[in-house]
Amino acid sequence: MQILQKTSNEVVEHRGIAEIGRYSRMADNFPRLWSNVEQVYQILRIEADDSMGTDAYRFQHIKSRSGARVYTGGDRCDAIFIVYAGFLKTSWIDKYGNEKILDFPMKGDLIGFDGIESKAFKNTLVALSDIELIVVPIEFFNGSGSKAHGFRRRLMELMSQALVSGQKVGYMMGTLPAEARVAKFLLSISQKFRAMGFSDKSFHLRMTREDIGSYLGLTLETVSRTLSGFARCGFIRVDQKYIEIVDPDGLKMLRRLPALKR
Amino acid sequence: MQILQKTSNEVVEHRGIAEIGRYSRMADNFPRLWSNVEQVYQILRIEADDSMGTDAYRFQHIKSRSGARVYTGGDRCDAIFIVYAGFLKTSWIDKYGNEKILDFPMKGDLIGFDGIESKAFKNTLVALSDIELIVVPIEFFNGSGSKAHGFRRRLMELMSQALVSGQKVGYMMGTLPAEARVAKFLLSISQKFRAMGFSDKSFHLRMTREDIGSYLGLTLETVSRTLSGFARCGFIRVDQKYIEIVDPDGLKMLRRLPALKR
DNA sequence: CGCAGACTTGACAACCCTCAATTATTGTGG
DNA sequence: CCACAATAATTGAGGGTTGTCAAGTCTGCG
Repeated sequence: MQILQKTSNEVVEHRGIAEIGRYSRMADNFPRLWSNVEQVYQILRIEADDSMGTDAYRFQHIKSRSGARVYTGGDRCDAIFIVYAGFLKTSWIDKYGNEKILDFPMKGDLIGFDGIESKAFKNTLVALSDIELIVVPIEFFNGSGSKAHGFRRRLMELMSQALVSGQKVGYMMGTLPAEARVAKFLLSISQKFRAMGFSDKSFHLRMTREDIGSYLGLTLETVSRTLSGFARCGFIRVDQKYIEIVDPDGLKMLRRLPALKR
Repeated sequence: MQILQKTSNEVVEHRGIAEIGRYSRMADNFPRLWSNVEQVYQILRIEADDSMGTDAYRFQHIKSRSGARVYTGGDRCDAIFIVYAGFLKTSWIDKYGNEKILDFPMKGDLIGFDGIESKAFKNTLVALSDIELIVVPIEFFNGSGSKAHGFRRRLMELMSQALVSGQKVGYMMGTLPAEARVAKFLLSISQKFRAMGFSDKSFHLRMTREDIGSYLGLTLETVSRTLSGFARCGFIRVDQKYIEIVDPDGLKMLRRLPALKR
């Protein structure tokens, strides 16, 4: 427990989440501001295992407002995070200050793989809405005495999944035309919303056109034009950040075949 | 030991490496066809730890000829591999048969992260030269009784590294023009050769122009044209697969700035 | 020697980026 | 509450980078 307290205090020092200190002190007055091992295992879909000895663990929740930076490239990594509620974006910022969006984490996603290697985060994590995260200190699973075997295994699975998923995005950017990329993006978002129990037919995008463009390797104008094009074809309805998917099959079909081999 | 033998026999059944059976039987007659824990830890730069109890482990080496497939998407994953010698490519093959190159593993690299999640490989691994791999059965690090704590930790670090590295390739494909991508590719290959103790100034590319193009999100013609262009500028010399880097600084400079923010 | 695969080079067109102007939305201060 | 500024989104025109198609050369191998 002491280790956890220490880690939590360090997290408080991060930029943009200064309000955590307040929540930390008032923890007992708020519901859901700590999770136990069982709850965390449930969110990550880990079957209960030998972690009984760690049942005393409590994982702190932190809250941030829309626009806040949870961590920035270079920050020390002594914990990773599980999205408990809200929407975020991860990005890599090059030395000229240009940011490339890497992912849009949502409820249930585990964040912070980029910090595990060097104990410092490589990327930047920004809240696209008010968010609530569960803090998982590195010590919980990385100490040689740690009994969180099921967690470690699941962590590796999730990293493997993230790697393959990133490779698919690379495939998209490398081979598919703009229309197919935007279509796949919409379908992927739709599926994520469905998995979270929300409507997969109509939803609000939390990110800007520029974010989407950066994620897909396109400019914001191309994204906007493509969305307008889809709307003209009757595949979707668009009103700023509001999206309604009218003909999902149309979107799936329109993926132009990537230059078949001769 | 019995577990290891079993795993080895399963690996033998993979396509393209039928000769393993032969090597397996003749193991004692060949040098270096088995590695122990200490040797594997040295290759992966893991400090010795509590794995004394696993010292009895022996990791089988397998050899394949250039062009052989070590595994194919869908194959069962009961082991991952360390490149002991040679050059390979990993690729993802879509349902139309088009392959997207994901990486070019070389000596010291750990391969097979894509199989950890679902116990089946998602990608395809092909030898670009005669190769020798060390087989690391999943059981070695994934069993709840496994003592390979140092290995597991290093594995997570390497996966984290692979994730970030893949994100950088994504950044390249999404934002940089063709010339910058090819330049970065050459410099990256050069650095890898240097790290392996080979010359970083002149080397043979083991992959085709098409492979490079697929990796960078370009066509083979664009790759060829860009290399010729570099040669005309005096940055490199090119003769088919043979590359000589004359002016590495020139290559580094020519990375066009990705549209600075206004 | 001949063939298949790999590489080079050219011409042309298409897709997407750049630049620019306008409209819509959000946030802020009087 | 409204006016104003700042951010976000839409749409158009034009040009550049790169893909497509095609022809020719080089290399390695049976």
